[in-house]
Formats: sequence, C-alpha cells, structure tokens
Amino acid sequence: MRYSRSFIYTLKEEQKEATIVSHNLLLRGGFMVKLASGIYNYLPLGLKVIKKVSQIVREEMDRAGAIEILMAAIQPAELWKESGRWHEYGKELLRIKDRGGRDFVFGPTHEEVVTDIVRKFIKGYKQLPVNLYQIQTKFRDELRPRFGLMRGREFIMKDAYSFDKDEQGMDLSYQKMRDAYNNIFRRCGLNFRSVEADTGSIGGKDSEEFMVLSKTGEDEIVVCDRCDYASNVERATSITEDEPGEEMELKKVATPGKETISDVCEFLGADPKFSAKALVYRNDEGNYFCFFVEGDDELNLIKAMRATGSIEIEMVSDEELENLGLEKGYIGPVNFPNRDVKVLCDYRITKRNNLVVGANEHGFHLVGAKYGRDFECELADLRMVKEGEICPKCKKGRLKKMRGIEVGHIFKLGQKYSKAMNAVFLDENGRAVPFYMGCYGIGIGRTAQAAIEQNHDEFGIIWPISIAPFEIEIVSLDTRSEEIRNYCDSLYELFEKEGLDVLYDDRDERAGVKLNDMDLIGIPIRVIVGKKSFEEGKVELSLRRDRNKEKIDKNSVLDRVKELRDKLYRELEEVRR
RNA sequence: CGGGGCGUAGCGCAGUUUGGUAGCGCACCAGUUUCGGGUACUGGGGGUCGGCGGUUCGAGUCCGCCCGCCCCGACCA
Repeated sequence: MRYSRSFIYTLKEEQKEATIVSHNLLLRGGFMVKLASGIYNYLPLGLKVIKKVSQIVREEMDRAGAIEILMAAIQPAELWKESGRWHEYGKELLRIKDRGGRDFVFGPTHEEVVTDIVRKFIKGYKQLPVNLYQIQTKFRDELRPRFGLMRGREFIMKDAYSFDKDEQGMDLSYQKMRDAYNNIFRRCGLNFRSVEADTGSIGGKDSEEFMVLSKTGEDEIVVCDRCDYASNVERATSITEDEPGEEMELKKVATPGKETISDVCEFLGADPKFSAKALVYRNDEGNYFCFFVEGDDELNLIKAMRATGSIEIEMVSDEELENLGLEKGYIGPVNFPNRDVKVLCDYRITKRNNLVVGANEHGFHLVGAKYGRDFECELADLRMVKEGEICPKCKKGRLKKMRGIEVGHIFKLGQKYSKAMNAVFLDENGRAVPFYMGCYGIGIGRTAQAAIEQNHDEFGIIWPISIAPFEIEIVSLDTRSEEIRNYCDSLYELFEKEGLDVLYDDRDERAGVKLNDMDLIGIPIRVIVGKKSFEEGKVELSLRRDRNKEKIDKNSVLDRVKELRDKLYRELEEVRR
C-alpha cells in the first residue's frame, strides 16, 4: 500500500474521548473513528488489524475442526421467547420492530439461532459432534460504553457453538476449544491467563475466561503464587485462617448514632471481623434479600445473585428499608423482623463464636451473637476473596489480585438451550436426546485493542507482527531525489511481489512528520531510506520495539527483512511466560 | 439508573460572569522557505455557536424544554 494513495489520517492531538492509551492510539493513528456512543467505523488500518486477528482465529478454529458459517444479525423474537431469554436478557438486548410490528432483536449472541439451525439438520447421533462458528458484528446496548473497542455496543465477535451427543463429548469439544484459544492468543502476541469464571446470563456450568493482563482491565482476577489456580474474583474462593473467638453471652447494648461497622466496632472496642454487616437487596422479581457478611468483608454481588437465582439485583433505598420495617444501621440476623425478606449468611459468619450484630432496634446492637445458638438462616459463599488468602486448590500458595481484559470466554452450556428449544437427536437406542452444547466467544476488536494496551510506548503502538496492519514500512525521507524515489519504488514493488505486507510512505512530507507517523502506527519492521546513508549505498533497518538501527547495504534489504520477519513470527510460536 | 460535566470550524479549545453581529492553535488550500524527528513566514477557505421555543431593539451569552456526548458511582445499611 502506498501511503499517498491510502486513507490514513493521523491526529496530532490527544483525543478527549479516550481515557486509556489504547483507545487514544487507535483514534490518533487513524485506525477508527467514532460514529455514536460505543459504535465505531473501522478505517483501513483498523480493518487490516481486524482481518489479521480474524485470520488467526479462523486458522485455529478450522484446525480444531470447527466449521465457519455466517448467521443472520437480526433475529426473530420467537426464538428468544422459546429459550426464555426474551424476558431474561434485560436492557442490553436491542429490540426492534419491523413494519408489521413484529418483534426482532439485533443479535448480541447466537445460541438460539445456531440451535435452530442444528435442530433443522441434525437428526441422529452419527452426525455428531459438530462445531459451528462465525465472525460477525453483534450489538449489546451496554449500560456504559467506554474505552473504544474494549466495551463498545457494536462489536465484532467470533462465536462458536459445539453440539455433542453426551457430556463426555461436550467436555472434549470444550477441551479442543481451550487449546485453540491458547494458540490464538499466543499467536496474537498477548500475555494472558485463563481463569475460572462466572457464566452470567449465558448460563451453563463450567466456564473459563481468557484474560489479557493489564492494569486497565475491567475485570479483577486472582491467581495463586504457587500453582496454576486462577479465577475471576466473581467466583474466586479461598481458604481463610479462622479464629473462632471466645464464646460469650448474647447481650443488648446501646450504640446511639453508631450506624456503620467502623463506628460500632470502634465504639464497642470490637474487631470488625467479629461483626456482621447487613446488605439488603431487591432482585428482578421483586424479592427482597438480606445478606450478612463479616464486617471487614465485601459482598460479592455475583455470588449473591447466584445464591438467590437472580438476574439483576439492586440495593434498596432508605425509604424501601423503612417500608420493610428494617432499621438502617441496626439490622441484625437475630430475630430478623421481616419474613418477606429472605436472610442469607456467608459461611464465615458461622465460624465466629461471638459477633456484634444489629439489634433491629434503633440505637442498639447485640454482642456475643453466635450462629446456630442465637440465629439460623440459609448459608452461602457470599464474600469477595482478599489478596493474601490461601489458594483453594493447592492449599499452600497465597492469592494475588491482578486486572485483566476479557478477550475470550468458553462455556459448557449443557442442555439448557437444547431442552428449552426442543433441539434433539436420536441416540443409539433411538431415544430423543437434547444436544449437549458448548459456546465459545472471542472479541476480535477487543483482542486488537488489548494488544495495544500491552504493547505501546510514549510514541505510539508497537504491534506484534502477527496482527500489525502491515508487517513492514518503507519510509522515503527524500522524495525529491529521483534516485531515492526510484530505489524506494522498486524496493516497494519487490516486497509486494515477494508477498510481504508492506506500507510505503511515499508522501511528500517532512522527515519528522513521516517518522512520527511511523512510530504512532507502530508497524514492526521499518526500512528508512534517507539521503545520508543512501549516498554510502546503505539504508536503515529497525524494529519498532527497540531503538537500534542497523545500516545495511541497499541491495541486500530483502533478505534481511525476511529474516527479521521470520524471527518475529517465530517468537510468537514459542511458549510464553 | 443516580450524581457531575460538556456541546462554538475536521480536531483541541477561548469567548458566556457584565447581551452589541465569533476567535485562537492544529489540520486544509495557494505561495515562499525548510529538508533525518510534527519547519518558518505570508495570504486564504471553512461556523444553522447541539436542537426547538421564549425574553429583548439585539442572544453563542439570559430563561424553559429536548437531544447528544463524556466522567464518576451504582459493595459496607
């Protein structure tokens, strides 16, 4: 591609819209431009990156035996009603009507559609297993779109769906996808970890997320410093060192005006660990719940939702609290005053012999409360794990918290959708069995942006060669010298002929402009042709990732460039970490 | 959804307090200059001041409604 005939427009100034580096660089580098909140146009550079990532994904999916299709973006509501998600999915689902008033959705995911396809064609177990995938534009009406492609509303996603005749088959399909995903992200040059994850609204049992490690990630993950345990905090567990404490008599004490854990504990001289904090929530069905966790623990909302079978959950207002007959700041599990509010305690609560709890009476708390003796309720794991706690897997290592960008997610769905949608096949015994499904997603744009978040410097992007918009850039620093121009032109044509992916900056611009654009766009291998070296018969070769320049005979550029290119690709094949 | 902020040229912003016919930098066009890290100078084009309505002789500026965008929060009762 000749720069002068391309559609690449870089921006000098920081973009107000962007709050993280990768987003800023995508905009400034002319990779994309915003059309509306969370909706972007991909410009030629951005498109090339998208294509490169997609190609890697395709190769690995194909290699794993998956088959590419392309499903409809717009889907009839009937399918979503059949699966039950028409009501479950919430406001992120963009619902639209056609001229006849019929309901449709712009697909945020394709379980329903693919299940419908498969049930139409797969009738017997001999046709299984099958894994169908597509790379497609999806839409989720995000609560708060941000960070460019990281959390957009419209986004390009690879999604795959496996269908098996039994659970073992499903496990195998899942395993294959996990291997494929590891290959994909390694080939994209990313530093990532796979972690145990919550299944969210997709449903199902096991699931793993592929996280690109980055401080700007939206997800928090915990990893063990001794073994390979890694989990999203949403479902992470830990072993905590417990001290039961001394058993004491239950006593009511006046705590006027002390309504927060820290105030109460300070006032009573108690350790917050020996207190129970109450959190009252209402779920999507209008049911009320009161969760008790230890005073210095945090409630893990995802765990709370799972424990209550809720899809959405919201903290109740002070006003609602009052209507429920609950005293703000003095809520306690002993003689809990409202039967319509379901009470759940975190397991840790049961391990303390004496707790400070609210007395359900304004201005009073109870001390010495003990689970089983003074109160009982449903128990659940409700707490957020903390850094430094003991690994639940090896039982030795300590847990460390990190942040990650979720670029891939694989699930074992089981028969959730096939049952709901009556998608069945006949097994060896002629019995109708719902398919055992798995689903596997990769955010294509997000993967590209995560790569920038991990690979950049103060001047711009440093693309891994496998997903760079071009592999090589030739910069002609002196466009008025006919000799140099002819040389560059023929070098460019040679590269093209050799099948190298090359950008040739032939613009009549100042050297500084071109060199800055070169750094910003971040193409990994650069060939710089300037007057000084050229007169000595040399051109300059450098890699974007380091500042070293090598002067090389102008007639042996091709060989050296190919060498560098092969080296960069080889590095991505080697196992990381 | 709650709170805060912003909307003036393609981008980044000033002007709004005190109403008087719109400006700066970058980008763009023409010319001169410069030529290995965003060159300097001269001249130029480009605006329904987010939209609608109101107040006023006169509104970017004051008032009302609406729209769009951004940030923070939505775990401690």
